Amino acid sequence: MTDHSTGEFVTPISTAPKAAGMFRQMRTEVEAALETALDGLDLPSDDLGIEEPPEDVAAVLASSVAYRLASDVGAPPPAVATDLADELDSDDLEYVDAVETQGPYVNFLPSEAYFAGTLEAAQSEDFGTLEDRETSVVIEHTSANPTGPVHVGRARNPIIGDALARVLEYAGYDVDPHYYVNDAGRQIAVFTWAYETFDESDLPDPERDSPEYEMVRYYRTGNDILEDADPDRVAAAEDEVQSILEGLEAGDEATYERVNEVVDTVLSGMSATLERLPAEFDEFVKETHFMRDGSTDDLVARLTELDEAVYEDDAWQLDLPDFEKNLVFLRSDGTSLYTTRDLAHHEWKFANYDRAVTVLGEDHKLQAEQLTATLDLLDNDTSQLSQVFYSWVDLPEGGMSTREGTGVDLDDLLDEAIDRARQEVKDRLDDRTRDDDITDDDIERIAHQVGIGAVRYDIVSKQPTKGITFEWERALDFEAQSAPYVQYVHARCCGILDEARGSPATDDLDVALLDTDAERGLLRAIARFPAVIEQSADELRPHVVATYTRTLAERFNVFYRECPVLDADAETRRARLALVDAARHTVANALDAVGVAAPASM
RNA sequence: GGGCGUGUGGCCUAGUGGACCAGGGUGAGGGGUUCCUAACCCCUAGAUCGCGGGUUCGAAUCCCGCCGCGCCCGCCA
Repeated sequence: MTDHSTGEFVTPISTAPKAAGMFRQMRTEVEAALETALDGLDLPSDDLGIEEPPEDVAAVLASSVAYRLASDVGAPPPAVATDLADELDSDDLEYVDAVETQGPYVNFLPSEAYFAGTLEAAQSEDFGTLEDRETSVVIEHTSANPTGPVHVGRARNPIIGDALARVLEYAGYDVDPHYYVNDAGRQIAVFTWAYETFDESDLPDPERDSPEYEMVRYYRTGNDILEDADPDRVAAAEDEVQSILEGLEAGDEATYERVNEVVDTVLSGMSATLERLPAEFDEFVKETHFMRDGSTDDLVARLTELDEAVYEDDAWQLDLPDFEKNLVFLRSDGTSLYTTRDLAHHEWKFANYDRAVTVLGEDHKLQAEQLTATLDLLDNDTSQLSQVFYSWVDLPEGGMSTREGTGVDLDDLLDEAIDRARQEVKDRLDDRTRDDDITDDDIERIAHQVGIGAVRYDIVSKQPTKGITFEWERALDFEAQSAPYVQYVHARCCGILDEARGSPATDDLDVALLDTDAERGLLRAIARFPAVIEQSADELRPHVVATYTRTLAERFNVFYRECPVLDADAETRRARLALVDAARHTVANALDAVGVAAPASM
């Protein structure tokens, strides 16, 4: 669902089953009870002031509504809170044990049913998966021009995009990740010309034995020529580039085949790199598709009919009301532009999906706003479209560029991450207290999970709008707030459960056995997980899940220190094993939601 | 010049109106393993939340102005 005033996803009133979380159920219950109580006192109930109290408060939920009501009622906030608490009857509430006041706050304390329900729900492998929203979402991300190796400067896009796709999937959406391939722009025409013009023997050796590294040599050489060569040579090259662009526009099959060979070759190498993250796509949608099927022509025809359409300097443009610059949609030579084709692309998305989400670099912001405004003029429901922007990863010395060959290749970063993780595993082998067998295969597996996980986590855990300056040491720090910290918790859970194989079943438990602060704290963290998924999906902010994994891991580590599992008496042991299993599912799924592997051992 | 974004201890970061005069991490100093993996845990020191006004019972959070940094303002993508 979408709030049409903000364009943001909003959640329908919950009718959630237990698997979707006690926290959400309790919140729904508290909201309803508060509303009834306020109505009963003849007070406005439009703002319930529900919030999560700080850590040292026993309540799971609280309301600060008494502050706002104080002037209406003519009494100080604590007195209003007391009246409200008297009006609320916790006997009617399943997940609320008691309603208490603390100064101006009305606090809702969790019941045994809350903890029992959490323990039971998190036994399920799919804990955190929300109810099906029966809504299809196309998430477009990465969409980097197929001109060369994927570098770290654009690595934020596949990592955020893939995490977002995963979070939306958990949140009950039917998600298709797409990569939109620019195979019709000027850069690709230049590339095609360069590929057909230069002889491989004149090019430097490729940095890697992979198609995109081999191909980018042509692209870079071509751009060098266009910048520096003598005017006659440049003019001849420009003629060829122009004829390729016009051939594509005219739907010429031979031109399309020539371009396609370059595009598909480079793309195959790029997608192999992206799969390492992993970031995978249901579809690679090509720009030329929307030229070949006539939809771009159709769109141009409709654009020229708009009141905002103007024909200036031999080019068709749109005088958009809220923008300083006109949007040119047809060049004076009759060819279309990126945005023109992207408009057709978006109408295609609208026709095939309920929602569209695009992950874009901040440099595309103006273009994206003009795109939305234009789609609106063409009578599309643009509330279906959400855009998530991120800022570039720069090097200390500046930005990264494929054309100029400046920057760190993502392949190199991942290789280095794996190498360092492997070294770390080996270094730790000697002082291992656990007497399990670590094979060479295990070392390799752990090195990959930890190395790549650390890179992903470092990026996904930060707000996308904040700038990042890439530094090797920081990106590959396994000690800091990082993937390994959370992954280690998963490995610990697996270690305990592994030792306990063959123990009595963990169903039909009395949650009262788990009554220490450490156990309750862990259960409370677990209970929130589905609500975290929901919030992350509603706000399209995967980093909130990453932040959550850290809190969850901290709670587990407290439990791990305070509460022996295997050596506890039989009933406590059984209950704690259930809790460890619940924690394992929660950590595993939370990591999965941001695309970080959960190692069974480390 | 205009628009958008961003500014939180030395460094990185959470929190974007309410119990937080700010929570983590890292770096610095100290401590913990006969016990389920120490990639862990605990303690100490370190912050006028860029600066100045304003709104509010209440501001890191909202508004206005200023400053630094990033991005954009192409018949490129």
